[in-house]
Amino acid sequence: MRNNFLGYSVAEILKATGATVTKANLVNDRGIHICKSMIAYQRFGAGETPESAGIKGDHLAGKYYVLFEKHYREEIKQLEAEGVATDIAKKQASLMLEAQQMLQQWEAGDEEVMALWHRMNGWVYEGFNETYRNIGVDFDKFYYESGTYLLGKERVEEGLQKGVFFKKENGSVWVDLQAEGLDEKLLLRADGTSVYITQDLGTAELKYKDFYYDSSIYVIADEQNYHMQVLQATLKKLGKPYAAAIHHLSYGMVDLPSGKMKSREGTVVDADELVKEVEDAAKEATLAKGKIEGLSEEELQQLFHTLGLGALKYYLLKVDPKKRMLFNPEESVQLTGDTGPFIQYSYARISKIRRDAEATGVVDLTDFAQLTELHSTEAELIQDLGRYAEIVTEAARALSPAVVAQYAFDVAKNYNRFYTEVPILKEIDPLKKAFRVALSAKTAETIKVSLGLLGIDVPDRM
RNA sequence: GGUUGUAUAGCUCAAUUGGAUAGAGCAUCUGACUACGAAUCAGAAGGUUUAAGGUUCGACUCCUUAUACGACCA
Repeated sequence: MRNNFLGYSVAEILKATGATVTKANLVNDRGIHICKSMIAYQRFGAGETPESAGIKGDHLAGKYYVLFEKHYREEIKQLEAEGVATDIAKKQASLMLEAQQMLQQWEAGDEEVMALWHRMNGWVYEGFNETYRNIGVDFDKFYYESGTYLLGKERVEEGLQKGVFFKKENGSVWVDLQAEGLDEKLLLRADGTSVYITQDLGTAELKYKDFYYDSSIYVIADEQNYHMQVLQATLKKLGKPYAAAIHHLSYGMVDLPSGKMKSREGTVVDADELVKEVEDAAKEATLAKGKIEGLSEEELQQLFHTLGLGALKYYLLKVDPKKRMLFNPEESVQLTGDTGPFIQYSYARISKIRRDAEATGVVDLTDFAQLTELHSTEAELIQDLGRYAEIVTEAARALSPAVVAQYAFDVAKNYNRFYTEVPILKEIDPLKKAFRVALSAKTAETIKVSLGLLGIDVPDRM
């Protein structure tokens, strides 16, 4: 989720600076991990489907992945008990052998394997799409590893011909990046199957041919820092013009208070469940406040969704991307303090003022030259609002939504102070009153746009 | 072993890129609602910026070394 939110937000920020942005999603739809899930499904699945099991397709595939790892570990333990050394047991376990065999069958286009692959991938995509819709993230273009790894193999071939790659006795292909301060890197296995980076070479080329970008930003966790350096250096060796245009927006992994999340062991926080939890927290708080009479059931659901997602997105985006962050489930559900709903609250508050202002016929002025004195909170707020353009520029330069998040919080905070210290609709002087209403409106607009850059919606009431 | 990231208040994070008294939120304590919306506001308390050196008129920020935690490569 940090990945999705970051990518979405950075795209919005760059668009705000006038850039043309295409959001691409690279789908990891092939490889040993997929085969593991498929093997486990063949063995233990008993024909289960998302419909029959009543769970989302991506969760179902994930379940079998975890199941594979579980049985795999058991098998290793068993072999060890029989006196087989650990590293040999890992290689000899029947599950692993089957998975590797399946990968080869897959690359050979085996019909049965392909059928199962299509079927299970279909479930996964459906599940992903549902989640993307739910969290308000979208993409302009999808790339699939299965569609790019062959192109990657061609690039490897090209590198061999150009003499920038080399072949070892066993037939595996490598690139020597020691001059770049990196190591030798495997590009193609001895058996001819591709490795992770192979498809990246293909994907990079495909992306470039599709869009001829000036800059291609990869939003990937920092555990791939080395991998990205290798990719860029390898493309440079191939003399690709787009090698220099690649940027890695590297972000720190998200830890749980209980430690690192591991998909293998199933110790992950599920995105769908998490969204539900924050929505529930928002619901409880909203109902307790009792400010939302007259909203339909549907509008209420929408509101809880807006607030819940606001809390979650803000929580994940307010931290500098490059920092490893701690995900505290209790804090992520918080609605007070330095949170999304705090800022949304300021917006809703202003919305009420604007409704009342309209109802009571406050004049809508734009010329305040006659206004001679400003309250200190007004001056501060105005100054803050004026920083918007500068903030967007800075956020785009640093590729950091955290800059925008911090700014939105500052604006909301300054507005709240202004609000408590200065009368707005209670002001008697019509000029001052009109000015303060206009200032409020401008603040609301700034909040809306700023949060919009983070992918967060604002409610008129909450 | 090599490369690399991080270290700031009890906790989670800021600090306009080397500038004035290091700021917020949470938690703790005190105060403000017969209301322009208290999901708020005002205030108190909380700091040898991991450690030791160095550069500089000036260092959280740059350099060196060490320590801790993490990631990756072998």
